[in-house]
Amino acid sequence: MATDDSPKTLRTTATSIEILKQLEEIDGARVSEIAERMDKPKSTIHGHLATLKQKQFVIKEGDFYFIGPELLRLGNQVRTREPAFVLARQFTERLFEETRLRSIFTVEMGGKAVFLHTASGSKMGWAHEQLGNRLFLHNTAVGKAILAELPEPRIEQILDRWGLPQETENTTTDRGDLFEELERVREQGYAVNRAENFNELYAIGVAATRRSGDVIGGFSVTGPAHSVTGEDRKSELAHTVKDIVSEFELELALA
Amino acid sequence: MATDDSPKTLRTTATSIEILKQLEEIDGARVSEIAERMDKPKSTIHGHLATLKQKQFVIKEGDFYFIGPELLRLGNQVRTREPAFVLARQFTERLFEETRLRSIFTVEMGGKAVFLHTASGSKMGWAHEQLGNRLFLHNTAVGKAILAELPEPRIEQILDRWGLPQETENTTTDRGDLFEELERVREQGYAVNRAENFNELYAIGVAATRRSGDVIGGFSVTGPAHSVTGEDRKSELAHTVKDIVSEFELELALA
DNA sequence: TTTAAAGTTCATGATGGTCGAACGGCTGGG
DNA sequence: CCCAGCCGTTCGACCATCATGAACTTTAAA
Repeated sequence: MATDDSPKTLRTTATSIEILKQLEEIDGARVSEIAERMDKPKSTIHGHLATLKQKQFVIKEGDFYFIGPELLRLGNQVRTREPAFVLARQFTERLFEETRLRSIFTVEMGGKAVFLHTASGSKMGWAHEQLGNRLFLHNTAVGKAILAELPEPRIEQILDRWGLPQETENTTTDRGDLFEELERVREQGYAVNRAENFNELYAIGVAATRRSGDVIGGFSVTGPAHSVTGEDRKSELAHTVKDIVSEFELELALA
Repeated sequence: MATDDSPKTLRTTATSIEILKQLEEIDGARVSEIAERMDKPKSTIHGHLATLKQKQFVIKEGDFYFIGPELLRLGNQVRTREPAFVLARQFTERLFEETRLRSIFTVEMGGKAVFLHTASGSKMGWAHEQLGNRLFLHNTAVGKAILAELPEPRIEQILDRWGLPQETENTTTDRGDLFEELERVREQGYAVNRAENFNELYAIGVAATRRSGDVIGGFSVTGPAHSVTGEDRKSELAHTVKDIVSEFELELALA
């Protein structure tokens, strides 16, 4: 496990956050509902909600509380912090236009791959834009693409922190194997996820870097086995993704 | 000002939130930087940051703290809470494709118009996706479109809460005038913003409702005067927006 | 009208957040 | 190479303030 059990943490803030998590799960909750779930008196919850409401972290409709717009605004700052992230959005969409596969743009934060942009067709289904979601780097396409561009000590540091958890039977769990694969990624310029974190799901990912060589993030396309595998199809897709990334890097350099 | 000095609010949570706000402003801050800005001891700030970090509300890179992915994830829940909101995204994009004008989808929350989706061209400039931002209802196109669909007591309630602040010389500040305009909006099926909240910025907005008549939110297109005004142009745009909304409502009803 | 259930307020007591000081690590300059 | 300052972090004590349950108000239902 990797739960950083840090020593001195503020209980009050922690409960406020826990309440927000509850609000996320059961959508639109009442005071007593949360109180029961968290096994705390109504008055306590009420106090927290009053504070969160004042800051617009939650809003109240009748007797129901919902996650509020200020939280959306603040969270979204993650996606707009860097101009490169903003620019990445349209490239994510172009990537989808060209491949018709679920396309995402992720960045590395705290050793994980964080979704910043997604693009997928009308057929929602599993498209549920999971912005802010975090996946491992060692068993995803973008993840490996990003890792491959990082300096080795940094890679070690990340692997130390998160390990190489096995999520499917295809997951690489050996460091040596992973480093070999990263080498291959560097050579061919793209990484592949062969159902290593979800069964049936294959993906191709490419990292985007600045002129300086720093990694910005990575683009990837994901789909069921049949839509991504096969040597021809694979190299065709890899080409498409690499092209998008090149154009992205270029436009960024020119800006 | 609108600083609600509410009665019993939790100081600790409030400080944590204030820290997040600081992190939003100055991007990537150090402990002492925030401490100084907030005029509090370093140790206090450190405690808060430690807590926020544990919950991934912030992440730490070196000695710098940034807003973290969990905040993005939680905030984004606002946009995915209702399937209708998720569906709205692609219609926002279609609206942009058809009009080449900055298109947004907003919903009413707490008496304000909250941005949930935006679509605009590559030319960034002012495109800075301001998800979660909140505008008034009385002086925006979507705002008025939404208001027009609400029951009267609700409208009064909202106007009581926020008033009709004058933001440009075109802002409607009289309730009677506003109600007259809302009547007109109902007749023609769309609302217009004639530089009422920002100088030079015109917009056309249409509300989307459920079969039941409940308002879901509203779509709008915004642009400088010349791109939106003129009777022909205006009614053409109004038509486009109304069509998008119709299709949106239809697809939603079929789902 | 009565009853119940939920939201809100309040006073109290104990928890735990705040604070200043001290420690230790890092950086840059002499 | 060492020293000096700066900054992040840890620690212990004080006392503000948060958690709590009970009382009160409001709303909904019967």
